[in-house]
Amino acid sequence: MATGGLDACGVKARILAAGRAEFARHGVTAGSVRAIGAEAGVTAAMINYYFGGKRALYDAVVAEAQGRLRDRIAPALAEPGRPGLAARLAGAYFDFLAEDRELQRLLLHEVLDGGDGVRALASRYVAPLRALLRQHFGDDDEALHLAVSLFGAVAGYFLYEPVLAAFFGEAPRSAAALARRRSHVVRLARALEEMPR
Amino acid sequence: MATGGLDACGVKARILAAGRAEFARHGVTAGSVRAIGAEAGVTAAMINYYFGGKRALYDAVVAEAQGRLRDRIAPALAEPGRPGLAARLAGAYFDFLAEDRELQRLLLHEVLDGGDGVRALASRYVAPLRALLRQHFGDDDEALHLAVSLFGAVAGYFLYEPVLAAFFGEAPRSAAALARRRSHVVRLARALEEMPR
DNA sequence: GCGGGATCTAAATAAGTGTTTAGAACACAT
DNA sequence: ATGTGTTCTAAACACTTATTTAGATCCCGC
Repeated sequence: MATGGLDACGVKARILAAGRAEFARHGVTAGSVRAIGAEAGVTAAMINYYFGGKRALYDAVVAEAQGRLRDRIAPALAEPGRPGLAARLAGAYFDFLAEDRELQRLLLHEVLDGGDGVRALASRYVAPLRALLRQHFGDDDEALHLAVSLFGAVAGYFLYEPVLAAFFGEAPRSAAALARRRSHVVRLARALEEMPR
Repeated sequence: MATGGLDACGVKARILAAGRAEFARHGVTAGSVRAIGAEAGVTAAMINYYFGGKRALYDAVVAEAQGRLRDRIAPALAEPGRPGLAARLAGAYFDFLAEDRELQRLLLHEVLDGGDGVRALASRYVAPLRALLRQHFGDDDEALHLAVSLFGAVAGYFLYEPVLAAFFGEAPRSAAALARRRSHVVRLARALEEMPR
């Protein structure tokens, strides 16, 4: 019967949101357009009507996710200043991962599926990040390795979340646990920045 | 026509290997039993005949993977001794991830799918690891966080592999690159072990 | 040589996939 | 009031999925 084109503007956004949720849960291949439609309150045909296919919707979802990541990391990259750069970067990345669980899973699925969404994201950030590192830490490979270690340490908490749930008595996602972890990675970043090479 | 029950003993192992490869590539849900059968050189019906279904085969694959991980980590855990413990653990974990790409992807898929295979693995290692940490580094949470950071730093190199390919001129999986990374994480482990708290 | 049992395949089943098609229901302009 | 165009659904399409069934093919003991 259709409610009439009135809420037409909202439907596309709802599909996008539902798609992000579904793809974050199951990845592109295992994600179902019928499930997306159901969550958005429309038929599966609509994702075709608005986006032109499952893959196209997925690309839109990934593009939007990349934009969000960019908006979150950009400030930490823009504001330079050698002392505390690593800590600021680690803090921003941590906040990003802590806040948006969906995006986190989405990117992990992208990595596993070997999609070029990750490669695109990488090639966009490699140049400025490399320049930053070179400018502040010198040209050696050790700076790169340290950066990888730091980012890995930040992501590790969320990557090993199910394992950590057994470790800590508290839930790893609780506000208190997150605050403690954030404090740790920031301190770690400071220590690594001053680490003798 | 069947080659006759002669290589019957080999078929089950071949299915298991093909299943491990397929599930590592695409995960449980997206993995296809037909593809597994094709890779093993038999019909899809055989995975049912030998294992009782797709899920059961997957469980067998995960169980075998867990066993391999256990065999790899156990020596580093067994040989105690405070100085160098962290470095030994980091080295063992690095070698494990560097060697078996398939297992790495399999476990990542397990984490994303929220399977209880990871939880089972975790609950098996939480107790001994926690005891080790408590024994050598004290009872504070900081030791736990440091361990998480270290393991994250080790895994990060492989997790961000597609990104790193753009960073380094060299392929991250090359023998030279791996050796350099291993040296870095071991040095990092030593530094973290001596880090003031 | 002849059952018996194990091993394997091809076909059938039922459910689910993404996408296409035909058409209904509504808003709006003329 | 009669088109016109947008928005949406229900049904159909072609395809893949995991699993089941029936039967063929072989080896081994008798």
